[in-house]
Amino acid sequence: MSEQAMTPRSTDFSGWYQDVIREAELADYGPVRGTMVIRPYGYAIWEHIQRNLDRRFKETGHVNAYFPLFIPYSFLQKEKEHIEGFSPELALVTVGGGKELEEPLVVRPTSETIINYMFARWVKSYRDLPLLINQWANVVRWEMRTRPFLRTLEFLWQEGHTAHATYEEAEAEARRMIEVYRDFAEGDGAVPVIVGRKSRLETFAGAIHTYTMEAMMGDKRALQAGTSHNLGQNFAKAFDIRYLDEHNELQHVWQTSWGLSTRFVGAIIMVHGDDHGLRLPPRLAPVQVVIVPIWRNEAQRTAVLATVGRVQQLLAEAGIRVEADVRAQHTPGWKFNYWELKGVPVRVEIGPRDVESQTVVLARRDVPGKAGKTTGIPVEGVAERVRELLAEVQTALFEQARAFRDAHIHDVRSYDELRDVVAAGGWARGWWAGSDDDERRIKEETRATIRCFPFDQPEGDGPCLMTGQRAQQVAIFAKAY
RNA sequence: CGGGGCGUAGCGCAGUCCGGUUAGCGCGCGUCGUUCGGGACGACGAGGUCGGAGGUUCAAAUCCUCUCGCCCCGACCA
Repeated sequence: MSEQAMTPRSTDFSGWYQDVIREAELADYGPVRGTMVIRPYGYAIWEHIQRNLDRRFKETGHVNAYFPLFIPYSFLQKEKEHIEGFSPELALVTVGGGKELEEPLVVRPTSETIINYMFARWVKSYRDLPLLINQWANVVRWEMRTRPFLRTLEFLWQEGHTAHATYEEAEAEARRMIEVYRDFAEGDGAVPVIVGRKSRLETFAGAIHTYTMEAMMGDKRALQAGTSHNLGQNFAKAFDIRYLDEHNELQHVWQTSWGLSTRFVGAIIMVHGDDHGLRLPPRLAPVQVVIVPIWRNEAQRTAVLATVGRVQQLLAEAGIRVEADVRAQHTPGWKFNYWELKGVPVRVEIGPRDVESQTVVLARRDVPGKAGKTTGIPVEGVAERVRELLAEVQTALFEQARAFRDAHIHDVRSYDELRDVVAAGGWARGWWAGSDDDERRIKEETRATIRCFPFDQPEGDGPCLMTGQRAQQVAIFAKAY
């Protein structure tokens, strides 16, 4: 690790982002352009994301399965919009075992086609529905411009795929899952999100509705942090997924798909990080508490390490993820900086003075310097106090991010106002009844897109900021990753 | 794919314009000693086909040609 080598967040956000990833050892570049190695510390964050999402999926009745990486090319061609949306970024396998393949295989960019091919074999009766399946997998999309965690040629995600008897059930499922994502993002990630529906232009290739949660990064750009699609009967018709209803009539199923990826790690970095590095929400932090011992001589070292061991035991028994940094080759000050860079939410300092009084010093990562320190916490009460502090940090990170976001969302009544807000980096919210072409024009001229029509809408209606016509809903415009 | 930048030790870089002993510096790494309440210090040490291939030259990290790759900014996208 280089010394104070991190680019300040305010001067160069993109440079800072890459520095955090490197210095906190979250990821490294792979040998192939656009690929990324997720290092153990970064992967541990992903594992906590997985654990928390998976629990929610199971609680809502879903089960996990696994489908093949290779998909016959013809499968993708079955749904017209789907292939149009994905063909520019497909990776194809044309040779296998030294022989030219009769039909190229697609390395899955998403699994609707292969999963629905299987669904068609599995679904026969209304009694087989709903079918609620999730898979944890890697997918490949040959993107032009890549960025660690946010956009790489290969990424990890989960993709839920469901089949239902009615439109209403599918719609309810799509909405339920975007709310599951919201609950996870805000509750565990401390990432405040705006949930809503995508415009027609931004709707997933092959879906009839796409729901999204949009988060504001530290540079005020938007990040689509998770999506849920109502696929209607598009794939059901393309793959002939039909069931016999209770009146003995054949019906096509109604479907959803929904996904959240390792991109969310990028969101955590960009929402919470500061000039000292990463700041992890306690509920997703691989290490929630680090203990840093302080000593001057051998006698002190022995005494301090005994107390360190005791505190570590108390915290571990309380179910807190704790690590003691007992390395002799680094000074306490070095360790403070190291673990701050890694984003560990709470630090316990234990030195000779603490041993004598049988207390410890607590420092919270979200409040820098001395202001974040509390001294004189009794050893025997440390677990309870740390648990409270972790909860406080979790809340504080969320509130901070929400205040930042809300301060940068502005209501606009005209295109000029929208332009000003977007140029200043903020999000613009305004009544919208424009056409696809109006939306494209805004994108070309301002580089901002409609992030969503939020579920949370104001009362009544208003004049469209672009056309002046009566608009039924407000849209949020922002530059996005 | 367009514009820009860069490939020299594990990492970050200097040296390249203007060719010249043995290719340097900082960090990191190893050993030993002193240190340790906000990124300690000393001594010694290990580590390089200068991205690759041709060419020019008495002599190439440096000049020429070709090539490969990466990063950043755009268009496209989770």
